[in-house]
Amino acid sequence: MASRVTIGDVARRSGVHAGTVSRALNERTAGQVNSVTRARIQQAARELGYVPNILARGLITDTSASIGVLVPDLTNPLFPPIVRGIESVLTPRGYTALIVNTDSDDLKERAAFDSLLGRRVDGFIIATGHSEHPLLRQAHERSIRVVTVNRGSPDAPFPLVTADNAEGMAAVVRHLLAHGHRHIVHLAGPPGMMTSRIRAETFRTLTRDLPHVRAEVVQLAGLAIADGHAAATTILATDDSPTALVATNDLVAIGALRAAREAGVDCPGALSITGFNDIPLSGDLDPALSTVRIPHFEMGVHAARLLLDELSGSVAGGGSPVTVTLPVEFIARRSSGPAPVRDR
Amino acid sequence: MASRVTIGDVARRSGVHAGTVSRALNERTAGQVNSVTRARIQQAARELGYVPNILARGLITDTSASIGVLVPDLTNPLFPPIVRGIESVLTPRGYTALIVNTDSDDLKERAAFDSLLGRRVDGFIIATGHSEHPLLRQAHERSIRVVTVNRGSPDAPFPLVTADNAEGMAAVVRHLLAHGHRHIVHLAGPPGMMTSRIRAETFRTLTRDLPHVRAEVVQLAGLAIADGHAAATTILATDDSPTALVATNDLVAIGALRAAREAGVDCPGALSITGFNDIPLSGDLDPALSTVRIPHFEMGVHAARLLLDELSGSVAGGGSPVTVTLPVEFIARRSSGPAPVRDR
DNA sequence: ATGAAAGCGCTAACAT
DNA sequence: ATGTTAGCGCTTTCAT
Repeated sequence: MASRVTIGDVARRSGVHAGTVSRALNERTAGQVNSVTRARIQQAARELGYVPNILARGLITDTSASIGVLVPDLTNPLFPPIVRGIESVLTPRGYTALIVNTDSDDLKERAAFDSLLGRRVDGFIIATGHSEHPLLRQAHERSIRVVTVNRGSPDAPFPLVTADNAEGMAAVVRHLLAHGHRHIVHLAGPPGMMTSRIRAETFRTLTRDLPHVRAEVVQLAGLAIADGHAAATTILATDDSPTALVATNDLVAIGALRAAREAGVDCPGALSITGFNDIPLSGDLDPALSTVRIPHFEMGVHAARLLLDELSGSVAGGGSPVTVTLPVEFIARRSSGPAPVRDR
Repeated sequence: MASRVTIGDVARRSGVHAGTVSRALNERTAGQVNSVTRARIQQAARELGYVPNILARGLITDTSASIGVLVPDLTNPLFPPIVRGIESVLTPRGYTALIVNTDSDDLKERAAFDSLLGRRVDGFIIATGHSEHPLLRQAHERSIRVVTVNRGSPDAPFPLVTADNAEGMAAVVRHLLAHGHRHIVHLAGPPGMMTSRIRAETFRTLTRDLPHVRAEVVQLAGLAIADGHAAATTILATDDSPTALVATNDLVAIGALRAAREAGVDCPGALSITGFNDIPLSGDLDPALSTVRIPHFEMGVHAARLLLDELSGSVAGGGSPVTVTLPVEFIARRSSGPAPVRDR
């Protein structure tokens, strides 16, 4: 199937040589050909419905005009905006994103990586949370172009795009302290996840040694609603439960919201709950969730730009890799508010 | 960048000709080469980290082992599961999905289509709601392989994968009638969207001429939360407002939920609200949303299978194209229940 | 069972 | 300004 018309067909129809057609149809070399001839060639190309074969071009230019994008799971609402951000810069430049889900599975990730290598992608954007991976080191050894999103790479010096998780958590903590909360529990994610770890560390740092403040961290096994629900249920059953729950992400917060509802605990009257990420619908829950908005789209944009910069060689290969940290914004909604009076 | 090792390198290292390496490394032709030699070649390939260049292969086999997937917007929670379903069958077969967002914009769709044609995709899966499009007819004339998801193509006889929207709507209507509702309003989507139209038509058909039942259809301009919110707000301000609102999708239902809350209308006590699609978190709203679950993942699976069948030519080209209609399931949750007693 | 050679569609260096 | 030629990495006849 597909457009069977080749550069040769266009050449024949316009009475010139294939080489001339190639020149006429390429931005960069179009100036080399007589404008009348060029017009004739373009006309012929249009009439024939000629679409250049990017694959054949890539064979000789040694590029594929494609970028491999590794995400854990497109079904997780964080990633589509990142992908769209990536596309928004790639597409206008003629690049195509090859998006693959890894399910945070090392084997799948490896398989996806190799498969994309087989398609000769010009580089990778790896948007995965796990903090370490041999894949990255190998990629670096093979001098493959990579930009990482969210995950630092202790193993390999690749550029990194990340949100200011520390500041986001700081804003949450400030918000709660300002509202009189003195007993706060952080529902933290697995330490293997870069973002979870930074959030938890920041929480600990900011609440340590504060007079009259009790701050605790509860480690969750996962980042799903059920994890937040289970942890919050346990906590709320305690005699001495906190006045605020700081969830490491929105799903965990939703679990906590549900647990509070079930336990008959009034949120935000008796208990404040905060999330992280500002996923779609977080403003439509009941109560609407206070959370930290992360510029997912822009993260994709920056990642793609960094990669394209690398590819065009316009970047100093030498020094340590760039880290772009994007600003976050605390969104105060209904789920958090003043601590109950008795507890102040 | 990328794996600079070619078939020639492997040939040299294993002391055979490139042609033999090609044969040894390809499933189909591996039998033609002596097993000892083959072992030696595989060994060399492994040592060198050889990854075959799929693009070069495609040049001669006239395939790219890739499929173009057109979706309106990955950010819409309906589509990621479809995409994952598609991937789940494509990946094991060595195909890669080239996913592009069209934003339901004709120009972008056309541009994406041409760009993917330039990459010589072997076929397309078009998962867009709009019911008509010249693109499809042209694609058919050029005998490009296409499978459509959700949208029928009056213009072009392509296979179609769809959910049983009619049955889903029927289940909603049955549910409401059984619960004593006698005044029902359907918040319908734009008629240009295939799915919206079928849902609305089914609603009309099933409620027409029922004794003692008032059923109305309100046409919305869009399918977002705001559209549902605005329409429901207006309706609830009426003297004689319905006891049930049937939304054409979950977002519209969420808007209605919000409108009810704001208007102080008890849902489900005074007003039942139903959605469609069962998007993530619809069970975590307050009240949890009654809705129709659609097998998005499976729709992707079937679409990909149909396309692959076409590509392998194992399908009779002749007759009218296949339509696969997948079953849906009504999920009764808290947002719908018995009609208020006074209204029965 | 393997080698030799042609060629997929295109670009780029070299001629003219 | 245009034609010629070689060749990207691979598969596939055709020989041997």
